[in-house]
Amino acid sequence: MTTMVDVAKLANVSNATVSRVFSNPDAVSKDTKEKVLKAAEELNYELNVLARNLRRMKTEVIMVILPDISNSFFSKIVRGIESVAMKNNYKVLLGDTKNDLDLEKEYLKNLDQKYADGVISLTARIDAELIKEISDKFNMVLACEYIDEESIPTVSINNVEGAYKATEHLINLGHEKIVHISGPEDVILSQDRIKGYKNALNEYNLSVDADLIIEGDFSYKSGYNIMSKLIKFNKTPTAVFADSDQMAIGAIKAIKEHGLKVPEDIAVVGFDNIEIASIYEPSLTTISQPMYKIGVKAMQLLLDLMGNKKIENNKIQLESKLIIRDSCGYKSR
Amino acid sequence: MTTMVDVAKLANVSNATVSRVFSNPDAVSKDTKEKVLKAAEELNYELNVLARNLRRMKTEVIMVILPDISNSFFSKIVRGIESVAMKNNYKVLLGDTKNDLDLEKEYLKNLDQKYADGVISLTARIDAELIKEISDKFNMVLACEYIDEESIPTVSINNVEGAYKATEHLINLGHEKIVHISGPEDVILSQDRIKGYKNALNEYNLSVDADLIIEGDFSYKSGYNIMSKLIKFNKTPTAVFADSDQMAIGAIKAIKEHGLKVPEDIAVVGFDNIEIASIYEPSLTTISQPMYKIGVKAMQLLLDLMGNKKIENNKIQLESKLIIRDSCGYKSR
DNA sequence: CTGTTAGCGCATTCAG
DNA sequence: CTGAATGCGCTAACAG
Repeated sequence: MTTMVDVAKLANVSNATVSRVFSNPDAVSKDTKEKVLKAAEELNYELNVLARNLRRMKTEVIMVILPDISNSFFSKIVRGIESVAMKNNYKVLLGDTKNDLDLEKEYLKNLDQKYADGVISLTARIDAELIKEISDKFNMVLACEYIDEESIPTVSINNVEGAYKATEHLINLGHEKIVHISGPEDVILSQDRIKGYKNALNEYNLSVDADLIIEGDFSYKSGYNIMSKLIKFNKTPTAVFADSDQMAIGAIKAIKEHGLKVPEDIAVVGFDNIEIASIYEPSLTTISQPMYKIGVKAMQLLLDLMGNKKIENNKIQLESKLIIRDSCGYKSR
Repeated sequence: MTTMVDVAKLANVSNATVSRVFSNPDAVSKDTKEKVLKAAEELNYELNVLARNLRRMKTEVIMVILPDISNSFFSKIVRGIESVAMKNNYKVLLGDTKNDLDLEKEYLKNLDQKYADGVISLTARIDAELIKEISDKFNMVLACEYIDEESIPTVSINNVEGAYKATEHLINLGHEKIVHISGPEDVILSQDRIKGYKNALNEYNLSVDADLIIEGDFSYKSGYNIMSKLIKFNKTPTAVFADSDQMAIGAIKAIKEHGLKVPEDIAVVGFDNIEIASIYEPSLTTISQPMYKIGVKAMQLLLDLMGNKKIENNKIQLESKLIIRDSCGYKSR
C-alpha cells in the first residue's frame, strides 16, 4: 500500500503538502501541486479515507433509517437523499428496520459509535423520549413521520390538510358515508390525517362516525382485509379514503372480488401517489406526496445541521396535492 | 468524548485490556471483564469505530451498487443483502447509479479509498475490462447482471432457461407469432434471454423472426411505447414476452388503450415477478426471480470472499419459476 | 506557500 | 491472562 509518505518522497515535498493537495488544494502552489499529483499518479496512490476519518473525527457518511427499503414510497425518498448526499460528498448507509421497533432502536443507539455523521429517520415509532435524547446529542432529522417535539428538524407534508382534501373531494362527489382506513394509531401522522378527515366532515355538516375509522398498517393486505370484512358484514360504505395507495388498492381488490365496481359502487381515494397509482386500473385518485423532494430537503437540512449552520425553520412542510384519476368517478353535472 | 484510556483508568487496568474486552472478550478473565464493562457503563463509553477501522484497515461496510433503488426489483435484493450483512456486523452503503454509466464507474473506482471492504454490484454495464480489473484487487461479487468472466463470483438465475420457459408457455398456448421485448442488448442477461427465446422457438419448429425481437430498457414506458408502435403499424402479434414485468405492464396498458384485450387478443408474459405482477389486472403471468434470496446469496459469497475462504463454486444459479396467472389465458381443452 | 511535529483512538505485537 | 509500547495514515496547528 502506498501512503502519503511515499508520494511525498517521490515528489520531494513534505507529507503535509501532499495532504494539502488532496484536502485543501488551493493552499498549494500550482507547481508543487502538479509535482505531487504526478507522483501520486505514478504510484497509483489513493487517499486512505480511514485515516482521514479518524483524524477529522468524521465519516462523510450519513445513515438513513427506514421501515422497508423495498417499499417504493421510502425508496423514492432515499433517492432524493442520496442524490443530494452524493453532490456533497456524503455516502449513504442504509438501516432497514423491517418495521421492527427493536431494530429501529438498535440502529439509533449505535450511532454513538461514530460510523455516521448524521441520520435521517423515516420512521419514528419508538418512544419519543428516546428519539429526543438521541437528537440532542446527534445530528438527526426526521422525514415523513415525526413526533411532537419542537426541537427536532422535520420534513413532511401537512397531513391534516392532505386528509382534508381527500375527504372533501369525496364529499363534493356526493358521498356521506366515507370509511377512513387509517395508518397505525401510534404514528402521529395517522392522528393528523384522522383530524383532517374529521375536519372535512364537520365543515360540511356531516356526522363523524367513529366506526367508520378503521386502523390499518399501510400494507396492501390490510386494506384488502379491512374492506373484505366491511362488505361481508354489510357495512359497505359508498366511499373509502385510505392512508396509503397500497391499502387503497387492496381495498379495491376486495371490492372487485365481491362483484362490486370502483368507482360506480364505491369510490376510493388513496394517499402517497406511488407509481402504481397511475398504472393500476382503475387509476387511483390520491393525495400525492413529493417523495423525492422530501428526501432532498431532509438531506439539505441535515447538511445544515452537520455544518453547524443556523436553521431558521426546522419544520419544513411540503405541498401535497390531490390527484384526480378514475377511482372516484367524476362529478355528474 | 470518553476513550479507552478513560475506561482503563477507572477500571485500573491497561488500555490493552479494555480493548480486548471489546474485540476479543474471551482473552480476558471474567473478573476484569466485569470491572471494565462496569467502568465503561459508568462513563457511557462507546467504542470509536473510526479508530478501530484505521487500526484494522477495514470498515465493516460493504457497498451495493445498483441502477435504481426505487425499482422494487433491486430494492428487494438489497433487503436480502442487508439482512445477511446485519447479522454479520456489516453495514450497507448505497450506490445508486441512476442508470448512469459514469456514476457506475465512479463508484467502482473510488472503492480504492477503502471506505468499504467489499462490493456487490447489481449492474455491470461498464466495460468488462474495468470490472475485471476492479474485481482483481477488490472483493467484489456480481448479482443479477454479470459479465463473461470466469473469475468473478456471480449470483443470478439461468436466464436462458427462464426465457425458454416463458416462450414455451406461450407456444403451448398455441401462439406462433410471439414478440420478445428484450432488455438492453449490451447486457449479457438480455442476450441470454434472447437465446432462450430462440431455443424454444427452434425446439418447437417455429421460425425465428428477427423483427419480432425488439430492444427495450426494462422500463414501463419502453414496454408501452414498443407495443403502441407495433399496433399502430399493424404488426400486432398474438403474444408478447417481455424481459421485465414493468415492460409487460406497459405493453398491456398500450394494448388496452387500442381497444384490444389481454389475454383474449394478446397474451403477455413478464419477467421478475415483482409485487405488482400479482396485483395488476389482469394479473401477470411471469418468470419469478428469487430477489431476496439473490441478495442473501450474494452477501454470503462476499462474506466468504472477504474472509478469504475458499469458494468452491463462484457462479451460483438460483431457480426461476414460471408463475401462471391471468395475462395469458389458460389452455382450452 | 511549505515543513515540522504531534497525535486522533484503537489493536496488536512482545514480554512477563 | 495482563501491561507497555508502537504505529495505522492522515490532518492541523504552528513556525518559518
